[in-house]
Amino acid sequence: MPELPEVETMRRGILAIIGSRVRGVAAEKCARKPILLSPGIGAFARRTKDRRVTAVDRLGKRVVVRLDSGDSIIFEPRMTGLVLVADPPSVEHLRFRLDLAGGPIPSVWYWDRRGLGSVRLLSKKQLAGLLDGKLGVDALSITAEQLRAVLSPSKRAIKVALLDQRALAGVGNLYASEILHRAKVHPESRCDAVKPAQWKLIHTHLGEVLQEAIRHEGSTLSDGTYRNALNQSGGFQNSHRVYDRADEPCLSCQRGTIKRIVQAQRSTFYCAVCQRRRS
DNA sequence: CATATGTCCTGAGAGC
DNA sequence: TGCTCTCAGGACATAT
Repeated sequence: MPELPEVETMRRGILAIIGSRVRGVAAEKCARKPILLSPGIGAFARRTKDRRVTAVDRLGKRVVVRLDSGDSIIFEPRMTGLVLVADPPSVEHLRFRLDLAGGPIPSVWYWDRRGLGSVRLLSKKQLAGLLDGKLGVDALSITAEQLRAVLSPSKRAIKVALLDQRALAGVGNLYASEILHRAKVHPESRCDAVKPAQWKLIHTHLGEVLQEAIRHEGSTLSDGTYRNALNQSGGFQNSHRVYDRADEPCLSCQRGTIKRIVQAQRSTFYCAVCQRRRS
């Protein structure tokens, strides 16, 4: 479930492809059902051939490889996608390969066990259209004022609203629980009832949790799916205080027990002692 | 418009 | 042991 820290780690893992030239692309045929590859591999190959990589960016939970043609290759991992430069976890779920020349990295692979992700080649205009109004301010650069302005009018629960990529880009299910726990805010608090001091805390811990998770190269959960570009585990799972810790003692207050509830069909974890409902 | 729900997908784990 | 069932949650389509 790559979220901002995992996708940022993928981006950093392939930064060295900047300056390389595209030698070719290949759609791996191992999967039963192909992922979304757009356009088809023929047009994809023609439009990328011999193009130079000018930048590797992250837009929310997507990795964007920019080419000197103006086109960009968008990797969208969704649940189980990985961007790799070496040693895929298995050849079975390799979906796409980008071959390069003129740099230290000969190939970038896209691997995706469940295949809900996609690899797309988009023009500048298509990319702008894809993101226009659909992607909020990035969670790493949003200010406290922006965060409050964009979320506080909502009637939704704060945990659910944090996942809305149109409001705030990058936060997913795991980090939303961790951020609210550290901010001591109950996940079912309505946004329009969250106090100014609580918004400030949410903003502070939003930045701290994501930065710390990036330093640890993301979270590899018990299913082991997430890996960095070198097929190594992340380390932030060892710093989780609530996620996937239902019925275990709270590490923050030593008194509460971690609860699991379901909000918008997704698991939420919190400590009812630390995160008392105030609204 | 804002918010809620259903859908896709595979493999791990539970339960019998 | 081996089967069936449930669940995990990214983003988007559709419904309310």
